[in-house]
Amino acid sequence: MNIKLLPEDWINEAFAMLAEGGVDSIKIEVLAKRLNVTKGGFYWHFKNRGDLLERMLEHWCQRRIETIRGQVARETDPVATLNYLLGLYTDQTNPRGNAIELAVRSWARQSEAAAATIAVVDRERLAAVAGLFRSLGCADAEAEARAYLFYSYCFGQSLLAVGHQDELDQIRLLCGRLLVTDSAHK
Amino acid sequence: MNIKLLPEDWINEAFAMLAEGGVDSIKIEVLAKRLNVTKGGFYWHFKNRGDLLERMLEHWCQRRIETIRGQVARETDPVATLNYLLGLYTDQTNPRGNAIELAVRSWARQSEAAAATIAVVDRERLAAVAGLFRSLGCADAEAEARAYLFYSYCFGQSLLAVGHQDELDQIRLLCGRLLVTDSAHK
DNA sequence: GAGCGACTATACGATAACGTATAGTCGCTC
DNA sequence: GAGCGACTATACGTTATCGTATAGTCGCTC
Repeated sequence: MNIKLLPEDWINEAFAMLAEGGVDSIKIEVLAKRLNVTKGGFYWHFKNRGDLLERMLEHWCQRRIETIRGQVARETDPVATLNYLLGLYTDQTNPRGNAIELAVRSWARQSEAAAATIAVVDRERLAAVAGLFRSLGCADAEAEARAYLFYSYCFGQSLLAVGHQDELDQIRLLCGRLLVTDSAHK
Repeated sequence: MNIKLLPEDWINEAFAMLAEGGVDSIKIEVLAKRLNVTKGGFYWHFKNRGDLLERMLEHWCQRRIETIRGQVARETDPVATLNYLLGLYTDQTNPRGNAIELAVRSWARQSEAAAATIAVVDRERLAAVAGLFRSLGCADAEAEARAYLFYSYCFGQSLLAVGHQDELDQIRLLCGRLLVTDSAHK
C-alpha cells in the first residue's frame, strides 16, 4: 500500500528528530513509528543505530560541501554572497537547517566521528568565505580571521536567546555591517 | 566513613556529566556511582530527575549573573575587561565552563525551562557588555549590536572545530581586534 | 546507651530501548 | 500464477533507567 521507504527517507526523518531533540533522541522505534512502519524495516536498511548515525554524518557532510561550493562558485558580488550566507543563518526561513547545524555541532562534542565531520565541513566553509574576503581586498590573515568571526557569529547567534524580532533585526543589520560591509572599505 | 554529600555535590557532579555528554547523559544511577554512593541518596536530596535539572538551572543562572556583574563592577578599563571576557571563552584554561555553557544552550533547545534560563543570563550579559561598549563611545544601537556580535562570537567559536593552536591564536587575536579594539577608535 | 535525624544500601517493579528472529506481504518477472 | 527479492509486522530476550520501598548505618544529643 505504501510506497517503499528508501534509506534516504529514514535518514531524512532521523535528521528531523536530530533537529528536535539531539542525537540521543534518535530512537529507532520512535523513528519507525514516525514513518508509519515498524523497526523491522529499519534493520533491513541499516546494520544498527550506529550505522544510521554514520550515514547521517556522511550525508550531511556531502550536502554541506556541495552547498557552500555551489554558493561561492556562482558568486559575482562577494558582498552580496556574504550577506546571503549570513542570511541563511539569521533568517527565520530555515529553522530546520539551523537546528540541524546546531544539533550536529552538539553531537560533535560527544562523538569523534561527528567532530571529524564538522571539521571537514568547517574547513571547507572557512576557506570559501576567506576567499570572498580576499576578493574584497583583505590580506590573507585578515581574511581568515574575518571568515572565522563570520562563522562564529552565524552559529553563536543561534545560541543566543534574546530580544524581540524587530529589535533583533536591527541588531543583526548592524552586525552584518560590522562583519561584511566594513571589510570592503579599506 | 565518607563525608556527607550535600545537594551541591550532586549538582556539581551533574554539571560535569552535562558538560561531558549533554543533559540526556545525566543518569541518576551513573551520577550516584560517580559519587561512590547509590541512587538511594539521590532521592533523599531530590524529588526526582526533573528536580535535579531545575536546581541545576537555578544554580547556573545565579552563578552566571553574579559572575558577569562582578566582572563589570570591578571594571576600570573597558577594553581590558572586554578582552578579559573574550579570553574566558577562547582560552583553553576553562574547558569545563565552556563545555557547560554549550551544553546548557544545547539543552535549551529541548527544554522551555532551560531556554528561559539562558534568556535571563543572556539579557544580563548583553546589557553588561553593551555598557562597556557605550563607555568606549559607541552609540546605544551600535553598543548593543557589538555586544550581540561579541557573545555570538564567544559561543560560536567553541562550535567551530578547525585549525591548529598557533594558527587559531593568530586568528583569535585578529578577531579580538575586530571586536574590541576597533570599537574604541571612533 | 537510646533514640532520632540524616542519610546510604539493597531490592523491586515498570517502562523503554536495542537488536534478533521469524513469519508474512507485496510487486515484479518469467 | 509461482517464485523471488525487497521489504514490513510481530514477538522475543536483554539491558538500562526510573522511581519506590524498605531496611540498615552513622553521628549526635540527651
